[in-house]
Amino acid sequence: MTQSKGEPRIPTETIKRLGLYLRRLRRLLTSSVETVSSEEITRYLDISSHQFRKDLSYFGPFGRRGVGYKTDQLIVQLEKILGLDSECPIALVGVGKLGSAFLAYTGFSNFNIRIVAAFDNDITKIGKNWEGIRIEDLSRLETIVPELKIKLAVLTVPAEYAQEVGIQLAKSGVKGILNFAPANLNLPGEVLVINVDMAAELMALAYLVQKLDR
Amino acid sequence: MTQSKGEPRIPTETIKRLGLYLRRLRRLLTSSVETVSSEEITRYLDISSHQFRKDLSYFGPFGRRGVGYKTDQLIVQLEKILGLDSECPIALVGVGKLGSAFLAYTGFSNFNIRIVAAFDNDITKIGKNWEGIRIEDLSRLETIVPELKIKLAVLTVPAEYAQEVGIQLAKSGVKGILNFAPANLNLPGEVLVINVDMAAELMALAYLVQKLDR
DNA sequence: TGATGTGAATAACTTCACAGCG
DNA sequence: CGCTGTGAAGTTATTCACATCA
Repeated sequence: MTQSKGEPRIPTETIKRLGLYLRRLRRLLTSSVETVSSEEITRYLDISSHQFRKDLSYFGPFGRRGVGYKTDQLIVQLEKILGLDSECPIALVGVGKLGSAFLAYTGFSNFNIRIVAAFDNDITKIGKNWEGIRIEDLSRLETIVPELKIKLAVLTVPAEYAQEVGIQLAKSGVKGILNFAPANLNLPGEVLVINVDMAAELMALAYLVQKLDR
Repeated sequence: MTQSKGEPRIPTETIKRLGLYLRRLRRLLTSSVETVSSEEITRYLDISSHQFRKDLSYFGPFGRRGVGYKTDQLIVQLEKILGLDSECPIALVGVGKLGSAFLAYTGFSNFNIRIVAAFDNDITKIGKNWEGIRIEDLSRLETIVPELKIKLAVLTVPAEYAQEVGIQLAKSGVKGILNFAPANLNLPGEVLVINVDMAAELMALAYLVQKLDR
């Protein structure tokens, strides 16, 4: 995929950091901090203030030189950039242990991200309410997802079902999938997949730690 | 931190990919594939064969030119590199929904990674068995972890406890932490932290998807 | 001949240094 | 004067091209 010359390419890592900034800013706002410097925002984030300012610079100038940033304004701007200024409905597929953890997770609600539909193929779960969400039959996915205009999904099914469900999601108009199954999705069209591979992360950690003490 | 001139620096991304290769190779071995090419290994992985060979090259030559790699041998080599040739005991702290999902996750067992201790501060959980692991009182962490010589931990506690528990883990000799709490850990000594931030991933996905359709 | 292994070229990302501006 | 914003420099990672060897 080529890039037209005028547009500045924005690192994916930058995008991920925007979320961290947003969370931090919310906390600062809760503490009634009305104006912040790049130093202050990044203080507990393991990110340099340089990096923060560089990240923002891809989207435009937001601060006042010599002063800093207005906390509430910057929050609004970041939300807009991330597309979280209006509520973002998401679907969850696979209500096993990990899926349940997701349903219960409160960390999204602050960010206009809400799970509005959950699916499973386990008859004993279908029709029940978990965390206020009714579990639907997987076979109804292709009806419900377009109806609710859902564009994002979290995939927490066993690896062997991941591809199949991925296809169903793609057919239903989903454009982005956060995939927790240790399986690679091969999907038609412009569907973006972010893989979170917990085993791979642990293995990497094992290596890095082992290397520390030579 | 400077690097002595002779050693080749190994990208962290390379390390994470080693785990993916290992999983794929196991699957191939299960399918009785005895010899594989770099093409075949990376086929469903969204990784180029170039990348695979480059990744391996940091650690030495493992294949036969014109032929490929012996599946079983390469598995052994990768395990050795990752430090997973002997069993790697890990501790889990925080047996909430996400922690429980981890305990139940079978994806590690193939990789010599095993959760051997779980901790929580919820009296109703302590002493009970979950997935064959006895839940211990958080206050016993600093006794049990050194006893079992545990070097890696998974942190699935609420954000407000993360720092505190991180300190306890560091004191107990843990050298690497896979942190799921949306909080930054500030730890003494040489403790490596890998953060998995599910909300940040979702936010990044929201951005990327929104950008697709201009 | 066929697939690996790797230096060199390219691309991507981060850090720096300082100009710009309130 | 202080902190932001950003081009440029530096670093890190990926892709390429081909020498290499069974």
